[in-house]
Amino acid sequence: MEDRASPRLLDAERLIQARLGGRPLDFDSMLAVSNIYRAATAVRRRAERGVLAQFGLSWGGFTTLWVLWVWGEMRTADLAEECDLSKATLTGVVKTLEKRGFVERRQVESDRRRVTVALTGAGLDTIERLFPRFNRYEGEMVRELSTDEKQALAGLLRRVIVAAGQA
Amino acid sequence: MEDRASPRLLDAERLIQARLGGRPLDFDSMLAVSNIYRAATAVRRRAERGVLAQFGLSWGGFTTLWVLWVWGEMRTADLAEECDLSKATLTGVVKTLEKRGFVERRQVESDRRRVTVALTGAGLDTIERLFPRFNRYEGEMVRELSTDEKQALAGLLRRVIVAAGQA
DNA sequence: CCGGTTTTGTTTGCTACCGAACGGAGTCGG
DNA sequence: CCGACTCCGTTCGGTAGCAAACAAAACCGG
Repeated sequence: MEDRASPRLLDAERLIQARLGGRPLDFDSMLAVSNIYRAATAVRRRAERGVLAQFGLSWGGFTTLWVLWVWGEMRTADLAEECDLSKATLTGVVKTLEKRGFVERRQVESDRRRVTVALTGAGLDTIERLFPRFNRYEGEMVRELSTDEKQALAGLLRRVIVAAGQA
Repeated sequence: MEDRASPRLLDAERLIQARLGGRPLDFDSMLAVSNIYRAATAVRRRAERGVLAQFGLSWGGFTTLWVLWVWGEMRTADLAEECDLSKATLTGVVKTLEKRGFVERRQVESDRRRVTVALTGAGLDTIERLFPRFNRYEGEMVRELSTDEKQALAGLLRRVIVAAGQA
């Protein structure tokens, strides 16, 4: 609505149409997808600059800490899945978190291929102090939306996640 | 709605509440924000694997090419702004695009600090062939949503972008 | 047992991304 | 003019992120 009213975007739409030379353009889908990406970037940057940086954490590092806090000690593969990261990336994130003293690796006795990751005391302390502040930030970032709108947004996004996930 | 019905998430909510020991939790905001991030990741991965990889482009590289296509030759700073990237990042992206032969840098005569970036013939050819396919992918990723829902989603996200942007 | 297969996490090689620091180029007051 | 300041893009140092290749461990059929 508001987007369509913006002269800037109408300009863009007309320009793109011109470039496409009459071929069809799904503008609504384009706008939805690009706003998803922009919003994620904005939200991530805001959180990293506003809260996470003070604790020496990236978004991925925070997510990992949070998952371990909620679910407890986990195997690497499950942790990667839950954090929505490849296992290769998770290896790196855990390495950084280890360096900072927030988590520790533990070799599994019964199956020596496996490794679990768990919060250290410092990690637990950090996430307990950090999460309430992070959650307040989340609230601020969606402060313009009513409760219903937040839930509607989450629901719409959930359907996109499912659709896009079926690659 | 649907999210709240999921036993997994209710579990998580209860667990978090327990960890918080009675301190308040803004669950709706949390869910909205985390779904924004998850959706963006899903959408980006799908596009990179499904279309962009074949052209040797990342999401950022594609965005840059697209902006140059729509708006034409641009100064580095404006391009970074339009692509929603730091100027440091843009330098790297442009370097990669140059290596692939998609864009070229041009020194500005009137102010020798400045540099503009423009599509090459190969870059133009690539984006013209690529964009329609990318746009079809965008459509697929939001295929579960009606036109109204896509516009509603874009509008809700726009308000989040604005709110989160005011750091 | 044993050889092939599968599972698991790490390593490798690459790109992306950021903030901060930098150095060359313009600008402006005096 | 010229020194101080500002502006512009790059560089530097770091983390994040992926796919593919890998090594070690477990498993399994014979």
